[in-house]
Amino acid sequence: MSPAFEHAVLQLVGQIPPGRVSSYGVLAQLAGFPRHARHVGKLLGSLPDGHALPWHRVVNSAGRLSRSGTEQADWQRVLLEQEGVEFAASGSISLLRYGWPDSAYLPANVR
DNA sequence: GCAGTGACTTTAG
DNA sequence: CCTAAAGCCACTG
Repeated sequence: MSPAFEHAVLQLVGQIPPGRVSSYGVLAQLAGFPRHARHVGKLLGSLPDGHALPWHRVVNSAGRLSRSGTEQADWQRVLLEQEGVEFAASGSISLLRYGWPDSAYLPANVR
């Protein structure tokens, strides 16, 4: 991956406010690399231990956790709940309420 | 170069 | 709400 891609994505992840979430696709889009959603995931997954980025604030376009069933996903859910993010009974997050940036999650007809 | 593999997304049913 | 299928793109063998 180009250094520009990694830098832009990491930069954006660090800007997500506590209690808010963003998605792989949106981050890739904002970073200037549309259609690279999968690479955002790969990048976050390859981050070294002890990094300072709030990787747990990144979920998929459906507002659900990826790799569910893994320890990381469980940890991610705990971290988000501690920041005040509510999970619906179905296990999903309302991107309309917690999505960041706001404009990226408005209904298509309004956006 | 081809095939398999994803922390993905969208559309259709 | 859930599954299936297709499209996506860099990486790996």
